[in-house]
Amino acid sequence: MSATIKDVARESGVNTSTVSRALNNQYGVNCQTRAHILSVAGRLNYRPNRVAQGLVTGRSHTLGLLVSDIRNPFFAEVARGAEDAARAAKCDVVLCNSDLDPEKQLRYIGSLLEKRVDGILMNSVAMLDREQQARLAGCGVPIVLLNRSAPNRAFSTVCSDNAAGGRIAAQYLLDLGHRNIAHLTGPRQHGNLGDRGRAFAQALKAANPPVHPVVLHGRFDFGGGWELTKRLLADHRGVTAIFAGNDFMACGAVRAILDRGLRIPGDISLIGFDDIQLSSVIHPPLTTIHQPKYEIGRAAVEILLRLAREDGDRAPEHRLLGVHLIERESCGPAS
Amino acid sequence: MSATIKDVARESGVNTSTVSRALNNQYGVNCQTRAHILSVAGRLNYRPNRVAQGLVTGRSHTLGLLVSDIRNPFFAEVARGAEDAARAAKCDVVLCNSDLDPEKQLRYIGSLLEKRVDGILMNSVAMLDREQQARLAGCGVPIVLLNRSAPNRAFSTVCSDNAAGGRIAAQYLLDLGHRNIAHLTGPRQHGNLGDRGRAFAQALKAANPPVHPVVLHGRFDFGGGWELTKRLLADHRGVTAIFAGNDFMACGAVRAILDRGLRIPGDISLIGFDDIQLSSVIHPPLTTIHQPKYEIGRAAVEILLRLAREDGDRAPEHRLLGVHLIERESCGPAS
DNA sequence: GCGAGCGTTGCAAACGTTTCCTATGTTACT
DNA sequence: AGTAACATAGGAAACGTTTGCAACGCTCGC
Repeated sequence: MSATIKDVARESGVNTSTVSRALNNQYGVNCQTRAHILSVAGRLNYRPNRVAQGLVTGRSHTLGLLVSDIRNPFFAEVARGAEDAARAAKCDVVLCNSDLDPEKQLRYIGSLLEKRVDGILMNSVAMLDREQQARLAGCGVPIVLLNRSAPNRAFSTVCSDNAAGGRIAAQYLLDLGHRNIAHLTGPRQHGNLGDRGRAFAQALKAANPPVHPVVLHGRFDFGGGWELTKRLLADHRGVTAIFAGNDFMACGAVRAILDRGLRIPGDISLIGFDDIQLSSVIHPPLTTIHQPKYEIGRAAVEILLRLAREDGDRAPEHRLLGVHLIERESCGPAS
Repeated sequence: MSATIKDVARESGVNTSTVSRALNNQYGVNCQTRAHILSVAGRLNYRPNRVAQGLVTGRSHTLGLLVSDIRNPFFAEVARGAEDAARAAKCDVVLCNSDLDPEKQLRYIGSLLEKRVDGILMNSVAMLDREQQARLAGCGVPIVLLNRSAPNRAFSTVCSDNAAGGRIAAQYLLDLGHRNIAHLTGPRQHGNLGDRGRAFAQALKAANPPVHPVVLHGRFDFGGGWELTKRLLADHRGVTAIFAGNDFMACGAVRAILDRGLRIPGDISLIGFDDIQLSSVIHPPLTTIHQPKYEIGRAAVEILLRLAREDGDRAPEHRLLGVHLIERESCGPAS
């Protein structure tokens, strides 16, 4: 079909090895020969076969990105950051959707390993058992965990500073004068949401006088936020501010609050976490903690490439990325 | 690092060719030998090297997905459909974000070709000139265009039935009794939005008595919808219903309408197009035309795989996917 | 004028598979 | 008993690169 390095070699009267060296800008090929080879290659419209290249070099210039679902805007943004960074290093990224299904996850990883990817970014290994994790760690390719804070010393991690975000939210609400505060979050064992909530509660407790938030656990999606808020509004009348564990829950909360005829931020202030696009478009625009999703993807790829380059000594790296407050219109002073 | 087919061969006392046949379930290997080989392969934890495999078979079992931006929820959904379908056929998909930049697009395609992908799904070739398109068409790998209706006979296409959607929207608004209708859309030359708008206007004109919508062109994002609606409400007082070319514009319209103190659907009915997640979460939940995004991705991969299989005679295939109305709460009877 | 050193190139092995062709042993038929 | 047909297995080439090593021809210094 397309021209090979042999065609170029024959056509320009030199050996394939010379062509290879010329094409890869390697030292030791005469300037004129190189020019000639390049022109012939151009004329034949030669394109190197990366598969063959990968076979001999052992590097595929491909990264695997294993997320629960690319339709989750959080991961779409991470993916974009990862793809941009990979591209800058001339790497491709192959997309995998695990739905957090352990079996699917294992199958994907197996498939990626067979393709000899240079590294894997993944969402979570939480649901893998000890033995599977150990096997994963020893599989030979570097792995970085996205948005997980070091559950395992064998993998690198990139994570937003959830605790800092929780503190920022707490301080912001306190500064606005709120004292009767609620926190909506996911199930107790959820890592990220847990960190946010703990730091939030701790910061409130450190206030003078200490504030003790009412904390409600539930599903961490739109519906969950909606349900929890309905319950909250029914059971705890005095609440003037809500911190939702993520923006989806916050959006659910908006709906529940509006449905009850209350106003935001007139009656209730609301702050979310994540800064997904939805939050800026909803009414009222949501004040929230911005998580550097794009940078998470980019940082993860950087780590991966470094690890792949060093090849031998793989010291996992852990990076914590800063978050910051996005002030929009869902928070106001306590009435 | 990991075991090769030679290791398995040596360890089980047979030739590599026999191992290959055994592993690929090919005819002509004794039942016991096969069992033995499989057990040895299992013991050595053998995993075939897909790179080497690809080199000799000429098939990489990889598809390229080239979209403008994966953060666009439309493409995220398409990507998910594509990935699921590819996975079912044991193919990987590599993700590329072109930002609709022609140069970037060309670079990506070049890179995908070097990796010898079996096919490419892409967003648009609109911005490529004739010669580039011709070269693309002759590059040897099948290409299917997403959400484009046959701009070029050389490529396959998968597209939602935009015209049908426009008609459905028109009929729905007419049935609700609206006669003073507006349409918000993108720039005049936009293919999909154009199809929607034309069919919409035509269906209105076919009513008895004919209805002539006011049509406003602008940017086709949230901000565009917002601006156009502001202008519309200022200039055309009598309008009771709006058809937005897509849901992003519709969301912008919601904001503009609410800002002006009008109610939806009390004062103005609003219908969108696409059915993105945002539409169900916004207040009021948006009535819209559902576009089968997931199926677009899936169908595109199916076509690609068929084309790749047939290898020789590549007759491009064009598929038009049905759309349907999602009735939520943003439309009501004309007052 | 001769060997050392250098710049440039060629040769061939290697990467891990698949697959065509051939060789062997076995069965079954005449 | 001889042979045709078949089932099974091995040998080796091929896929398109990279790369270590050897070889060649120069220049330069002694």
